[in-house]
Amino acid sequence: MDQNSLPPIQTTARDDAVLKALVGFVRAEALQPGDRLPTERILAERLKVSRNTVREALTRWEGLGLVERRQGSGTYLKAAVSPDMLHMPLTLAGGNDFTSLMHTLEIRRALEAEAAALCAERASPADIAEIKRKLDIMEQAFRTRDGMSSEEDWEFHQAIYRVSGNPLFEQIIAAMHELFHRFWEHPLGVRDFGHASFPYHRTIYECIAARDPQGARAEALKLIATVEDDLKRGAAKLKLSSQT
Amino acid sequence: MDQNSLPPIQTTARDDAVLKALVGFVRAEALQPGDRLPTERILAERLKVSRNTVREALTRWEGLGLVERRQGSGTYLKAAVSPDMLHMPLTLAGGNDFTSLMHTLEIRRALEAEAAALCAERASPADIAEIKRKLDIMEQAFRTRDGMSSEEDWEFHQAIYRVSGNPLFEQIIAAMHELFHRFWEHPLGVRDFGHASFPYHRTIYECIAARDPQGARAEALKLIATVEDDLKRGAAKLKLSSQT
DNA sequence: TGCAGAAATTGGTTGGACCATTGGACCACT
DNA sequence: AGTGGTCCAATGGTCCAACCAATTTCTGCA
Repeated sequence: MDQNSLPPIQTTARDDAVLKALVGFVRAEALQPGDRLPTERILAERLKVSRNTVREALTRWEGLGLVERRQGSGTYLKAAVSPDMLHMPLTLAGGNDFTSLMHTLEIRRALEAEAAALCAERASPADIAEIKRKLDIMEQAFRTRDGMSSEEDWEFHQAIYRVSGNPLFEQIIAAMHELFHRFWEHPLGVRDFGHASFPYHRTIYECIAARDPQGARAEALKLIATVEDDLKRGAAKLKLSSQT
Repeated sequence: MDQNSLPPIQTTARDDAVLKALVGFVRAEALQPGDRLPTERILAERLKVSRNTVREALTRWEGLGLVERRQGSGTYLKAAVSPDMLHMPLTLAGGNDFTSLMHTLEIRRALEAEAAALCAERASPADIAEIKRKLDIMEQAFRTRDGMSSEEDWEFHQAIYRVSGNPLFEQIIAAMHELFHRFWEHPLGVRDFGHASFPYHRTIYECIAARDPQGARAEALKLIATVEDDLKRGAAKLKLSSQT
């Protein structure tokens, strides 16, 4: 390890300075997600700050999901870091599960439609082939496992976001996706949740392949609409069962 | 073997327990945003944990924007807290180039349109009056200060997001707004940046007041389009000037 | 009464200590 | 060779007792 890439801290605002130095260190060492950071004791010594200060800084990063600490093992990078990162903790408070789920879907409806349209505008032949490949995998998984294809389904969508050329789509929708699935432990009693959305994956693909942005947007909206319908059905069923 | 049948066991979670207790305290005391929390020393004593542990917990909340610490003064609540809060840290890799700015606008285009449509669907008469008020303030500021009304402009939009009933709109668009404005100090040489968007604020309001979701969506799209045009003009001018 | 300075309060930092967990080294036994 | 057991150093988690720096509150003099 290059010890010169961790110079001592100078001014006030200690823990922020620690994080800034750590960003520089990660870049200098070209650390990838999964790599281990220096131990807290070493960081404290190199940066000439107390170990507690290092810990406060790492606690911040841990809260942002940038880093994972494992006692007895070390602190590991969980995501790529860069000097000009913007951290925006989304807070979804109050309300019942149904309301929160609908909120994530409203965001997805807006972004899925836009991403699909941009994808249809910008997709190269190679991009279209890649999306087709993901679609085939997903349809195959759907048939063999009788509707349980959430993983392959998600990869199909991710391919579209990537081809849209705007990395923000994937990041934000991924956040919505994760937010959605945190409520998802109890599928609201709807066994065939998501079945209705199946055919629209192919129609979205066809619109993209045909370079038809408006069509892709419309099909994406239909897809989200089916999920919203499933959700409403589940909520109605839940309300019914809770009244007994 | 079903790997999910052996989840990792939970061993220690001191600071999480502190936050849980703090949520209960805030509820029991009915603390509102702006109120002061007990001092770290008192919390440490009451909860029978070290002050360091309390600090780590508060650092987490500070990172989530739930709390603000002021040295010498105290720790203050910044947002409402509830036991069923869900946090999703969103870290966006920023860029200061033209492409990154366009990316933030693509997201805004999708979300502004959806938020305006939802707002038109759901706005109560009181909501409409509030939006009108913000519009008047903004138009007044625009005329008296000759186009410099970014602050009031932003408040007008925020009112729309709030009325949409989905807090995620405001949070995500705020992130895009900040990402955009981080590089807007020099508006790419376009002096009247944003002027063209002015009339659409009123047309959006009129569609909302008329409960016309599709109209509101269309007007919001036009508004973003003018900003995109301004950006493209600025980029072209910049490219021209850098070639001299 | 008004206000400057002292004193108390509070978050920020330090250094040192000990605990709990982890992971590797080593070893005995099969 | 493989399995399980024991030991040990490394590492994050917690605790303590100070002191520092910013802020607020109180006090006493003009």
